[in-house]
Amino acid sequence: MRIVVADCTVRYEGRLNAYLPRATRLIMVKADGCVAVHADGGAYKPLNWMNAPNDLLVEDDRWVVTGSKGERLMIDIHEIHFEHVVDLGEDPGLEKDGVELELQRLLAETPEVLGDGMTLIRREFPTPVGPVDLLCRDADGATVAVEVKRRGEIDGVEQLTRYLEFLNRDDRLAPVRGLFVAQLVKPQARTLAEDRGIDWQEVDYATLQGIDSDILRLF
Amino acid sequence: MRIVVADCTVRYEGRLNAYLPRATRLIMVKADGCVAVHADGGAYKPLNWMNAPNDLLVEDDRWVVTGSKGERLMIDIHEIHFEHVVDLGEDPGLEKDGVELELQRLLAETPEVLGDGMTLIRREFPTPVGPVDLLCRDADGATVAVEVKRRGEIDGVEQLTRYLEFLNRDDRLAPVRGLFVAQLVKPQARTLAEDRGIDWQEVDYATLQGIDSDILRLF
DNA sequence: AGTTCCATGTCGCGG
DNA sequence: CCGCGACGTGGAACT
Repeated sequence: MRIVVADCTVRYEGRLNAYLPRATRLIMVKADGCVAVHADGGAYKPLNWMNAPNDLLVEDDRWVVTGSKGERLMIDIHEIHFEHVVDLGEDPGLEKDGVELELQRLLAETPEVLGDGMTLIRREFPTPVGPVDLLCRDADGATVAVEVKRRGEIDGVEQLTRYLEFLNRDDRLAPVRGLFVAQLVKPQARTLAEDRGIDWQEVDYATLQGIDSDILRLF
Repeated sequence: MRIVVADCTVRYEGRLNAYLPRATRLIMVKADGCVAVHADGGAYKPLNWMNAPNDLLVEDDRWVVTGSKGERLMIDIHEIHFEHVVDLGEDPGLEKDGVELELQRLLAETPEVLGDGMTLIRREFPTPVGPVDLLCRDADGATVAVEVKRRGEIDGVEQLTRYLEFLNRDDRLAPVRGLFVAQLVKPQARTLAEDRGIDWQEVDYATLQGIDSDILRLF
């Protein structure tokens, strides 16, 4: 990454035309070739930018960044106040535990949402092919393996199928039925689940939060 | 603006929960208090951020940024590789001549889009209350004042009405009829225009660009 | 303040 | 490659 603080004027010609009069700004060039021109305010969005892939042509005090679809960003550098180049390396990337884990937590606290008389045996119940989100017992005393997804798609049903295969080999648990739970269960996932005898259910996150906080209020 | 390159781990708790494992990243703190954590790729969007207004609490190697609605960004700084603070000052801001001026330019080059036999008299034709976007002559030899907007709303019709009032006092031009042109003309604007005897027309930007480049190709 | 709509939206998935 | 939908969408204009 190259970081330059400089007096500059900037012109963008692409999806629209835009112009930045001369002022001091931060210019950031990332390793993938994307360029961003930042002022000292205005949230994280730069004043002007060009996303990778780009051709970056630097000649003296004029940078010309050309995008793949003919967009151009022209930066005239009038005076460099400061410059630094650093190699950050690959980033391991962002882990969002947000929604899925939160859904799982809420359902673990109110398993009756998944059926009258449903009780929780364990969260993250281990199997040789990974942990089942929720292992429950229904009103009839049968074991239920619950897979929780934010968006219910086919791969989630496949995952639950693998868990069921292993869980049903355990005589203390078998027979185990599957329940696929998501905020939205896609039609293909519904079809596949039904074909495999797996129940599916949509749950509303906001409603769950309401139920959850109602319960908490009792204590 | 404060620029820090450091090994860090980042945790965000707000609209969702997210976590960034330890790695070297750029941390940018702008004068308005907003904070952004950038990797060396991935367009201009930071991995994590907090928009102003924020409380920024720095204690030793842990920064805690708290937003107005209780969101928190926690940055643990393990090792600072580089740091720089610079005052960029106010930015004069971005000038977009983009869409409206571009529409005007395209229509000026192909006025026949606005009616068979339509020809351009002048762009930015001056009146005492401001310039009319396009002054044209139609197939019947009548003068047409054209107001061009990206989105056609009531104030645009009002503007055109004022122009017409003045243009019609000029005996060399009168009678002048009005034409309100936009990519999208809102229902209220349509009604008002029709009520005042002003024609309106929707034009498609992409189509115009196509027509325009077709014409350029002839030369 | 709440709501609606725009954006050089960006980003990721599925066809 | 392209269309479609979600996003910590952000931001402006309007009610």
